[in-house]
Amino acid sequence: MFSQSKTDFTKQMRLKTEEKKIALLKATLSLINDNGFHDAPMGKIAKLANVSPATIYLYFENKQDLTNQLYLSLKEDFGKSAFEGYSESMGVYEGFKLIWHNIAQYKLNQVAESVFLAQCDSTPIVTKCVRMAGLIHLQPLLTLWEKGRKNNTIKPISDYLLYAYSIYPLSFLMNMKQENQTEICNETLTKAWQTSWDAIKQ
Amino acid sequence: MFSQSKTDFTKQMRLKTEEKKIALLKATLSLINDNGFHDAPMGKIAKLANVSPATIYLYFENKQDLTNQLYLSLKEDFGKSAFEGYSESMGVYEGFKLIWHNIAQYKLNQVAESVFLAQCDSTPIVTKCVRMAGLIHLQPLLTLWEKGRKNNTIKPISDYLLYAYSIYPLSFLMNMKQENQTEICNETLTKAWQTSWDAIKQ
Amino acid sequence: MFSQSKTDFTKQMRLKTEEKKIALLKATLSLINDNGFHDAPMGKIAKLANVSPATIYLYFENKQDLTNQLYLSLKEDFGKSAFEGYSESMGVYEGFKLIWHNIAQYKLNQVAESVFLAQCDSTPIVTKCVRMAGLIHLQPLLTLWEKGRKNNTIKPISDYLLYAYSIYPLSFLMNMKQENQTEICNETLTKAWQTSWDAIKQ
Amino acid sequence: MFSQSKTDFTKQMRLKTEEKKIALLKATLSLINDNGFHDAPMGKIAKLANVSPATIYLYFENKQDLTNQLYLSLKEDFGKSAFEGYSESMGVYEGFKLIWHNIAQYKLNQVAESVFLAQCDSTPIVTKCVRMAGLIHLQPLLTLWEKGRKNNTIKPISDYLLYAYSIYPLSFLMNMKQENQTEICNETLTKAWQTSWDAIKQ
DNA sequence: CATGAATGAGCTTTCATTCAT
DNA sequence: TATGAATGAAAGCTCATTCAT
Repeated sequence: MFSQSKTDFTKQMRLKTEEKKIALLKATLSLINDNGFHDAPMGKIAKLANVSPATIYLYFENKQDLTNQLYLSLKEDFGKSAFEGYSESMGVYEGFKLIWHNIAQYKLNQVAESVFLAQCDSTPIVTKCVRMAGLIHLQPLLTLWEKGRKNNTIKPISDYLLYAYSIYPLSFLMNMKQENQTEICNETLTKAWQTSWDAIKQ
Repeated sequence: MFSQSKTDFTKQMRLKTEEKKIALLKATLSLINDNGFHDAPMGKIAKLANVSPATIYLYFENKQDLTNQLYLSLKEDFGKSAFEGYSESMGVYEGFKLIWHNIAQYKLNQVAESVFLAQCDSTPIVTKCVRMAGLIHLQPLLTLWEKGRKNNTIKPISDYLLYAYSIYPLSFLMNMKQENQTEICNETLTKAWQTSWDAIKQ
Repeated sequence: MFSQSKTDFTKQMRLKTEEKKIALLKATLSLINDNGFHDAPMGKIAKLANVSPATIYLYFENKQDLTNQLYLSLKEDFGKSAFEGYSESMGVYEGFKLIWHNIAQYKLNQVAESVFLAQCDSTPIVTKCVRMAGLIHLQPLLTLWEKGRKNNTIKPISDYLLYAYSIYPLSFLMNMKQENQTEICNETLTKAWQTSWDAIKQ
Repeated sequence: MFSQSKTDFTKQMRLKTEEKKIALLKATLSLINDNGFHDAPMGKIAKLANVSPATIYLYFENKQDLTNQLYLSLKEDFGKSAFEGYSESMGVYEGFKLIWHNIAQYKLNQVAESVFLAQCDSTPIVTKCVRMAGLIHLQPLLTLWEKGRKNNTIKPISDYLLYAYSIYPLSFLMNMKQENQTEICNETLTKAWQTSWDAIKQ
């Protein structure tokens, strides 16, 4: 999470300030997740990141900007994870199975990040246009689905429906895991995948 | 929404105060939906409900209590809608189809309420125990699923998974409707139902 | 200063709140005069007026509004003092002598108010349009000067010049009094009046 | 404005640093004039002067010192302009006419500087003792007036009164020029001079 | 039951100033 | 000499809640 670009390693200075920005993003994530946006004051965020409140404003314009940047950076991260190992040359079933499992891994392992993203997608704590901007990271999946519809491996229904029935349910599982403090066992995961595929396959 | 019990009609005074409480709940719903919990101050809620800020505290202990009560009253309402016309004597397919469509109608017609409930279920704005308490209104559905699993009409998977793949996707559709300001046409609804059933049927 | 309208005396409540507003204006005047606008924080103003900081915002929109209202109320007050006992039927010399002495009395007795007005007129601490609005209270003087120019008792020069040479010098005297903590004796006042008249008479 | 002493030309380095100090004074003047002292933060001043905030503290002790030095340097400048071409051997009328016109030129041409000085003289943004120190640059004028009082060309009134009625009115004209964005025409200037002299001549 | 006025605590943000380099 | 980064303290302002009526 919050990966630094390689060029930063050249200059020691740049590294330190980048680290500070990352610490701030992490602190924000943690506080908003635990207490909600309304109880994650800048002062607490600063303290958790071990900087002065004023320092936040060297890296972010204001609280909204901080939240937006956090959202976008997580979405990007999520996108990267989702398509790890994926290539457009894969078959529809094979490719989707890979992507689905990637996403499942992300949602079940990087719980904090996933919970935050879910929160953002159902509340007005990030600007609407920022939420829009976050969508581009899913493009390869939409392309794959189009292929699937064309070769009749996937139902001829809209992307929204496909997403709602094959990916979105994972968010519910993640919520349950979080809420009940239970683990999602391998069997459950297998059943979930089976159900996802049953739902959207032709 | 926010139905008053019939007994209230006996006393004129009680009616008026009940109306005030309802106005407050409605105002809260609207403000939290539009601005988020963090920008729905008691003052604005009071103004929107045409009462004084102090009056809120005659009906609710504090802001948390107000939010909790709103959540619970909506959950109850949602439960009632979900099982309208349903009887335990129905067959599994027939019964579930009825319940599913009831829920779909609720989510697509009472958007404000649904959006609020979704927001509550993915943020810490209602107390955890209150969220738990809201679950009881779904009991009949769980009973029906148990029957379905026993007579092999429904997959032998946990309630969580069944919910995640047959009901939860409706939330995604509702979000899309809300976000894109589009209507969900009948064809989409039919496809959604078909997909739900494909996902969980044995 | 800060006179309350008579109607307020009827309702005890209204009286108290009006008193609070006046206390705030007085506190603001005193702090800005002593420390300058930049060192007259809302917290200090509140404390001096014996109210909570939040209370200020019941009476004024923000700090700028507070300052503007103070300016306007003082300007109005100043105008009233300037024309006390004056009637349009008076001759030019007689009338102007009265007004001049009224203004002199105001500037030399109500020093705090005068100092504040002078400060406002030479800094951007009140909005430009508010400064404009404050001008109307001098209208009768301009009318009198017009009469004087017509009947050749006063030089045919612009209102600006007349003001600059007959009224504005009083501000300098007031500043000197303030700065040196000295009194302006009667003899000085007589000489000042004589000089004013010499400057503008035809 | 802000003239550098000739000795600085010997060392190239000294020149550059002197330039930086001047740039800072200019930036301060401009910001305080436009926004008022309360909205002229060190950060903005630094940016406008193209230096780092920290650099300011190499040249000035703190913000108060910066303001004070600006005031004094302008006062000195003003004094120099006022007595350009003047010699103690001149007659009272002739000498005063020269000085008056010098001052008028300064106030009407170097508006920014004059506005700043006026602002300082009616607010506590420069220390009181600094304001006192600024007075010495007017000494020759006071000597001239003393001569005038002795040979009966000028009224036997205090320096304060003489200043109030012959020099101070120019400040008002300058304010008007600034406020109304109008020019002061030659005719107005002639009339102003005539009025000044009428006011104080014996 | 209902309220407008009041508030202390706390919020986001800014600022004059310092420090490490 | 010069700086960009950093900050503690404080600014203006808001909010959930209470109180006198």
